[in-house]
Amino acid sequence: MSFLDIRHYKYLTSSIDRNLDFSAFMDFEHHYQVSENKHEYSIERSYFSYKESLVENTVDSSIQSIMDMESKLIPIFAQMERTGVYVDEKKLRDIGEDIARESKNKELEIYDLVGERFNINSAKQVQVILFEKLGIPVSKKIKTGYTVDNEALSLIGQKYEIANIILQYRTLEKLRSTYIDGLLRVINPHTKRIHTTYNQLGASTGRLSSESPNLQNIPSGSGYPARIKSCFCPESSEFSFLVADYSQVELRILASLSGDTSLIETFVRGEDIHTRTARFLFGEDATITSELRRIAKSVNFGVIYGITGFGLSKVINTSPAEATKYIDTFYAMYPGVRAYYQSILDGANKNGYVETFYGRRRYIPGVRDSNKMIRAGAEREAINMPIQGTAADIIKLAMLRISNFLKEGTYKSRMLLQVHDELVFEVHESEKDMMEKQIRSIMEGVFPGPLKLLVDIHTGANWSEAKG
DNA sequence: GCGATCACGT
DNA sequence: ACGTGATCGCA
Repeated sequence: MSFLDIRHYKYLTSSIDRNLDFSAFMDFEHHYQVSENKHEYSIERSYFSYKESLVENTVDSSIQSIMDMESKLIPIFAQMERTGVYVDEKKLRDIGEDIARESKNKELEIYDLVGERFNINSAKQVQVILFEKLGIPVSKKIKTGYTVDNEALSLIGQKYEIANIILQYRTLEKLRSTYIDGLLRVINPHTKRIHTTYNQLGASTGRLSSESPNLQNIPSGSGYPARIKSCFCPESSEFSFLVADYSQVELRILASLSGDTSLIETFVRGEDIHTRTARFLFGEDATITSELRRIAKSVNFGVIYGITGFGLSKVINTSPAEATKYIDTFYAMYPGVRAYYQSILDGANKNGYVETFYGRRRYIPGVRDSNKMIRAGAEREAINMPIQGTAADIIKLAMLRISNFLKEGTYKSRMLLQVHDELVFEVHESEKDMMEKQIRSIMEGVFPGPLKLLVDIHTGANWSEAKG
């Protein structure tokens, strides 16, 4: 079964990637019968047969293989949406009650400290309370006054306990509103499962996005986040959850694409990449504390995003000059990366687009803009896309092969979710060990080259336990 | 209905 | 960098 959706062609070739303009393709409009009821999951509702496609032969050959892959993925995503993921509704409700109770206590504590009631969910009202009523010194200005975001409140919290309580309240309310109430609302009453919608055209890099609900931003970590994730589980005790995730994909891709010997060596030796960068930044003999490793980790991620010293300074809470020094040191220690980035920018200037290892393109009109800010932003997009996009290509290819594998064997195990570098399955006990071997082998085998991709696999009774 | 603000993930 | 979503407060 294979499909071609005209929007994919537009997605892969247009420089206006977010504003899909159908006007050039009006002839094809009658092929669309978009259903209002997404739970019908009728594949035909928005796709038309590949063979009927009139654009089949007009697809630019350079993106043909990506177009092919995306077409073959359509029924796979549709299948995953239709399958959905079971959620323990009662357990989720109970956690919600715990959170609500704790949130209510924080709320009263805040009123008590301030001496008046107000809407803590209103950033505007929090501004008034903190900066006008309590006279706390302000930091960064925004359109409506002074920001009271996480960064600002953390800083204020060093002197004024009220800010810490507000932060705790916010965290609890976020969990309650988005991840308890939000998820309870979308449990399908017939299937008792949550059926997300994957948007194959959602991200300009080639990544998927997930909506109604977004299952790609379920909180991770200990405490309430772990309890919430533990509600995602198999419907029957004959099954386990299996989570397979690519280890450090983007940095490994950067190593492969850039050919930087130092970066490659680090991975080949099996060293911890963040600790390695930390020694580069703070000296070979320095004791790498968790704090120094945390900074190095942010630098490593920052480089993938093409981040500026200014941007990094906010993430690691230091001066822009200091942050710029870290970035410069990174490039000095991994010189192949700098050269690789330059070649990407040269390509973007010459061609107007950048591309992934597999030939997926993103058009970057901003690199030729006369405005310096726009140009700088465009250069960050240009640098990030081949890395993030190659990672997206890799997991999509793996999903295709895994899907084919699952189909051939008439197994009971099913692929449920994709979270950018992670795949979640429910596997039957009788197939568990074999699935682990096969899934790892397929995922690690997708990307060629001397630097192997590594996949971590964990199994457990639910999504939290299987996270390892 | 919609922009602004905030916060969650990779 | 790339996303989605909840809430507020105004239109």
